[in-house]
This record gives sequence, C-alpha cells and structure tokens, in this order.
Amino acid sequence: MGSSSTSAKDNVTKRQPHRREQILDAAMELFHQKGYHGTGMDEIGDAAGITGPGVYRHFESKEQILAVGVRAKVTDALERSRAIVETTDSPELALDGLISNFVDGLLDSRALSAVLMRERHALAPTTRRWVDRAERLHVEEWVHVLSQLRTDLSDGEARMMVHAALWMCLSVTYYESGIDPQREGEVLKRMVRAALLCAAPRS
Amino acid sequence: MGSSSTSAKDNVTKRQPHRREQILDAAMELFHQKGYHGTGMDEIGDAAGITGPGVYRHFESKEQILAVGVRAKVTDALERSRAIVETTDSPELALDGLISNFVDGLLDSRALSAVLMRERHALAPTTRRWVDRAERLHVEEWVHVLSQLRTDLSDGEARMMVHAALWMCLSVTYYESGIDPQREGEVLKRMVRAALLCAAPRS
DNA sequence: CACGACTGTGAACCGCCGATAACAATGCTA
DNA sequence: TAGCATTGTTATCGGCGGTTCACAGTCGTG
Repeated sequence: MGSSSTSAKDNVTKRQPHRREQILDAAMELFHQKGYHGTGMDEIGDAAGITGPGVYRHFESKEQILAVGVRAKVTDALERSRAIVETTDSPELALDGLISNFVDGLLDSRALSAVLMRERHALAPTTRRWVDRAERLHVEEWVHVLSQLRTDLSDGEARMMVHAALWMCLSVTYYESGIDPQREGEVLKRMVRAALLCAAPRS
Repeated sequence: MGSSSTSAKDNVTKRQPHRREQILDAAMELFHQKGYHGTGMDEIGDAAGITGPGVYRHFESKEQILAVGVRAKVTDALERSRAIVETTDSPELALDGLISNFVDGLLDSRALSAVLMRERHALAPTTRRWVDRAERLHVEEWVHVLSQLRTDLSDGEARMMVHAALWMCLSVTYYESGIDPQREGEVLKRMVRAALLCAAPRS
C-alpha cells in the first residue's frame, strides 16, 4: 500500500460525484411513484440524464441502488435518534426530540422514506435483515423513552404504540395535502404526542 | 335471451365456489408477504391446492385477482362507514363508530388491507382510479365528522389529520405485536381518538 | 353408455427487462 | 502525443414469469 495505484484508488471521489446522486434520487422518486418492480433501468437512466446501461457504471445492480439508498436513510435515522436519547435528560424532551427528528427527516426525503417502508421485500435477504434489525433498534429507542413516561404500559403495548406512531408519521410520504410542510409537520407532531401520551386503557 | 344456454350462464355459481376464495385468500397472503410482483402464479396455485395455470380457470389474469380482492374490501369499508355516519346523530359517536369499524375491519383481514395500501400501483389504471376515488370518498366521511368536532381546523388540515389517523391504524397490518388482538384494537382506537381530538395548534 | 360442461395438468410460448459486450469519446498523466 | 481510466452509447443476450394450448379426468344428465 502506498503505491501510486492505491493512491488513485483512495481517491474514490469520481469526476462527477453528481451523477451517482442523480441516479439515486431519480431511482427513489421512481420507485416511490411506480414501485420497485414497476420501474425499469431505462427509466432510471433517462431520469438521471443517461441511458439505461450507463447506470451500471455507477451501480452493480438495480437492487444495489435500492439498498444504498435505504441503508443510508436508516443509518442516519438511527444515529440521530440515538444521539437525541443519549444527550437529553428528561424523557419528555427526549420524546419530543425523537418525534421532531423523525417527522423532519420524513418531510425532507418523502420518496426515500416511502420506498423504505414499501419496497423492503425487494431487498436481498442479507440487506433486508440488516434493515429490519436497524429498524427494531430504532423502535427500541422510542420504547425506552416512552416506558419512562408511561409506566402503566406493558412492554408489548409500548412497542405496539410506538409502531403505530411511526406509521402515522409515514402518512405524510403518501399524501400531498397541499398545506405548508412546516405546518404539516407541526400538526403531525402534535398528533403523535397526543396519541402516545393519551390516557391509559384500563386493563 | 331465455334460451337454455343463457339460463346456464345465469347460474354463475361454480360447483366449487370454495376454490375461488381459496385462490383469493392465498394470493392476498402471498402478496402481503412477498409483494405482488414477488409472487408467481405457480405459488398462488400451489397455495390454493392446484397448479399455476389452473388459476386461470377462475381468474382472467394475475392483476384481476388483486383487483377483485381490493375492490371488495374497499367497497365494504366505504359502505359501512357511510351507514355509520348516516345513522348516527352525534358527531362524537359517529367518530367513535368510524374508528371502531375501521380498526376492526383491519384486524380481521390484515393481509388484504396491507396489500390494498402497498400494491396499489400494480393495479390497471382504471381499477386504480376507482380505488383512489373510493378511498377519497371514505376519507371525506371522516373529514365531515371531524370538522363538526374540530371547527378550528381548516379543510386541508382535517383531511391531513384523517389521513394520518388511517395510517396509524394500518400499522397493525405490518406488525405482529404478539398481544391479544382485542386489546390491540382497544389501544389503537384510543390512540386514534386522542390524535384526532388533540389540542389545536395555534395558527 | 355417450355426451358435453367444468376443472385441472404438463408443455410450450413469448415479451419484457435486467444485465453484459463491444466499442467510442473524453480527459488526465507522463 | 501515447496511454490508460472513466463514462457513455448501441446492440444483444438470457431467463424469468405470465399466459396460452392441447389434452385428461370427473361429474351431472338424457
């Protein structure tokens, strides 16, 4: 290591790093609108300004495009949630932070978030397991915080409620309400908080 | 008309109406687990106790199986919601009725409900428009009731909130929480109510 | 029993789409 | 300018999967 050839390798940045992201964005948008199996490589290429086979200069396969996009999103979401929980003392504030972070994350990458939820079965088994696991960890962060606020809940109930809350947030990825995204986020966050903190059902 | 041949035609019921439902159920379960494009006709046939091509004795195409299942579910949901709104006086009770009805409907056909939301893009354009329209009407029933209870909301906000509420309910179709479905339903209904009736955000 | 409708089977067809091959243009490096 | 890596293009391949075909049992009926 240290030869001139490896130094070229080290500089992984391509002359046009833009193209790769173009493909990624285009693909996610198309997957969102037409589904993973419903979009062809030619369409992805066209939307990124090149022809179909040209895409293979940047990605190994169609599935890899999906995998790269999804992994990035999941990793980011999980890390940010962890940071919030670790750096916040009060559970109330932590929950608010988790909600805000999650909703904001959805609002600025709707297509990707929607694809993440809907096209998971198109992933290779290995990647799929990785995503499922990461999501479980993400849910666990929420459950941990919620359990501190809602000692009346069983573990299963808390997990179910968190799941429901996350799904409520996902509604924004599918519905163009036409109202200001900022306000959309506010309303949604308020709903999530209300749903998670609502009066406990008598068991 | 009136000939013996037409009388045979009139009796549409097959000798084994069971087989058709078998196929329908099997297909919806498979679509749920592996996605519409991820499941082959052979798999559907196997799961229904026959071979792949045998399915074509009962359905014209793969897409038709999806369409039939989805249409039935949507029609049923819409009609029941309409009946509730029309026969209930107080908006509070009407909303409770809508919520209960919707959640219960999901809980006893999870696979179908999940497919309805996730595989919509696989429908033929005509069917797809029909489903979208029916869903819009369904949402409108909720919005109508909610608007009476929440006069502080704009039309767009109410519609967005209803959408979010419906999505929260859909979470049950994807997550096996392991807790008693009955209780699962109760918790969920309470969350939905809390989310829709939460304090209004200041505009 | 002969006949026709119905339901199912195995084999074959065929179109689409993801992927590859062969080749061209560009541009950096020496 | 020679040489190589990079990033495109067009043409083509290969197989997967939905669909069709020709044929075989199984009924109910005259």
